[in-house]
Amino acid sequence: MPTIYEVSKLAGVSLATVSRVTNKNPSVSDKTREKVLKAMKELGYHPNSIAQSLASNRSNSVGILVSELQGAFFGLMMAGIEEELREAGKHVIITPGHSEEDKEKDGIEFLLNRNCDAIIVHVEAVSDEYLTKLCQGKTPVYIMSRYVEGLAENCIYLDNELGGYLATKEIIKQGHTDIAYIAGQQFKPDARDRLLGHKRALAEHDLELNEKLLHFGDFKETGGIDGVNHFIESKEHFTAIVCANDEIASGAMTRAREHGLSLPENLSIIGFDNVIFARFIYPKLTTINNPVNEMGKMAAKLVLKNIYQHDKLSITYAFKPTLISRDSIKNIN
Amino acid sequence: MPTIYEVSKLAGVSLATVSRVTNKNPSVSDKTREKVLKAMKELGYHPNSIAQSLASNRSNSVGILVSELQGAFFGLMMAGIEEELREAGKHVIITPGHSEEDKEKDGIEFLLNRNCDAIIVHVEAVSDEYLTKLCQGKTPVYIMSRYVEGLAENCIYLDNELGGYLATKEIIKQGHTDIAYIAGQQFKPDARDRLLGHKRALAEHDLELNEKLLHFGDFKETGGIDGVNHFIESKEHFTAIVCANDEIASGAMTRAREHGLSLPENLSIIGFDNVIFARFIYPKLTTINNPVNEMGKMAAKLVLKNIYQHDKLSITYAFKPTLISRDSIKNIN
DNA sequence: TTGTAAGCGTTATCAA
DNA sequence: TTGATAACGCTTACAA
Repeated sequence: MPTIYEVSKLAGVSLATVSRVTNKNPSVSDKTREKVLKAMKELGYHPNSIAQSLASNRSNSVGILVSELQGAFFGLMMAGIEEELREAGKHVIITPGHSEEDKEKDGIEFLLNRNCDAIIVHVEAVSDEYLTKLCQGKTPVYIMSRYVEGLAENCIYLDNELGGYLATKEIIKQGHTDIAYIAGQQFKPDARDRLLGHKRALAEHDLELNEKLLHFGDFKETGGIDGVNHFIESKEHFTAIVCANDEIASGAMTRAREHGLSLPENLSIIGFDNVIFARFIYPKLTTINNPVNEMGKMAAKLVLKNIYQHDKLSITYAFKPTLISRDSIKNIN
Repeated sequence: MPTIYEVSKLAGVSLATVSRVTNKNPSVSDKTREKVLKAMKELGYHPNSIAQSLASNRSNSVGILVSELQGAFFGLMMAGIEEELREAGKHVIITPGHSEEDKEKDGIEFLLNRNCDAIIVHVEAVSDEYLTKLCQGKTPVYIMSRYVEGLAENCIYLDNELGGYLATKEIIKQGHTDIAYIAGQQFKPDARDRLLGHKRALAEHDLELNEKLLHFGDFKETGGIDGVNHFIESKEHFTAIVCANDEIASGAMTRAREHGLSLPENLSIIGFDNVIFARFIYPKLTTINNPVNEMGKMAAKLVLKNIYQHDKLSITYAFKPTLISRDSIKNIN
């Protein structure tokens, strides 16, 4: 591998000048730049990114922590972040937190020790206090899909409460009154907020929340399966299930059918997130759109703007969910 | 951030000794090690990974190129690789290739310039010759889910031909003879091999391949949708579709139902890969298991063994697919 | 516009 | 078992 030194020798200029052309410093004459570029090409020179990092105190890498590498939801998020950053020549270091406090902290520690210029985290188990302290450290931290009081400028988030509200409101609009709800684990902020929205919609229509038709699971298919089991055992009557995300909805559908219910005739279901498979399951899932891919891109823009001086990027911090109507709700009015 | 220099001063030893402690070099007396460790703790010292990389010519990072960050299949693969590597203190830099030759090459270039100690690639568009040349470069390259002649030691792969064979054989066993096939794009090695296996099973049972019931799409849901459209327009009779992967199967199901077919009564479908959602779609998808998560872990082990001297790791290069029977095939014997 | 030279925080060679 | 010291390949004042 040729070094900057060899380039400088071949081009007949100093190291500094070569460095200037690598870094697109304008104060290099066209003629000199030509010479240098030619020498670089001739030698097949590529700057050593590690040496650059050490000298400039910039690693050009941003750390990403997501709960899982294999989720439909996280896939969209990672893709959004990576795409935007890569275009700017930055690379991402990705690691999962598995929604457990220790693992999330480990993951963050791991990224911090990797000298990332910034980190973008989607954390669920860790407390607001921890995040607040973390943000005071020397590495800038940006928070995905969660709003933390006092860190507004570091958060890219969705109005989950509104999403929960929209979902239940739609179910009610279609004539349902006996409504079950499968929530995510309540230590997760999104799960809490979505449930809050559900309650608001219920209250707005003078509907009571039936505790027996409320199940707390995780954000996976198994959560939906457990939820349906639970509701059926309870012997309560219900015609619809509002699910805290699409995976839960998918699991709920599977289990409901195993119980002999046909969908959506006997049971209406609504999801949340609008991940890719939502439109391919049967019946096609009515759900709440979560623009997580855009949010990922926005988070990336935020770091480009704040950390890498890409000025004139305009940032949207708060995103709104919207209803996506498909075929999984039966109108029983 | 305290540096090695401050630690050495506080501990009253030389830089070299501190470095030895960091690197678990055995030739340090217990007493000295104690002193150094204590000083480190006192200062909250963490070695600067970039400086380590520059001095040691090791970045402790491995690059990963997958087609998409958001696929169910790639999610499992990334998770497998990352988990194993992280445990060993290495980090992964992930970037997508989007199944396009230029983008795959760009991605690889990008990772190479990042001074990865090795790269693990899942490439589909790039040629065997390119890969062969790439493997001669100074950065070791490992290839996922593809067998390249002459690079056996660098490949972790599945017997896709066998998988294709097993799928079609199962369909035949259940009494079907009018069998459609939705293939992946044929520039992709897996797609080619799976189709080959299909043909072998057909031939073994003296069944003709009906060209009108063969569709080439991509590995996404849209491929399945297009395939079903195509078959229905052809007016050919068919009772089963063998799909080159689960996404295709999912799309095919969706479209078949829109055409009024009920599943699996009117149409049997089998997938390939056994991604997570396969067991949650309706009817539950019979498919071929692709142990991609294990393969990811194995690829990681391979780099640990070859690059980071984790000896006594034993490597399996070739994996076998197996049939996963669920509910999407009707027995019409 | 260009060059000189001092870092950046480690590792690794050699000698003691 | 320990210590000096020269790399590693680049950036960046500062000077010219």
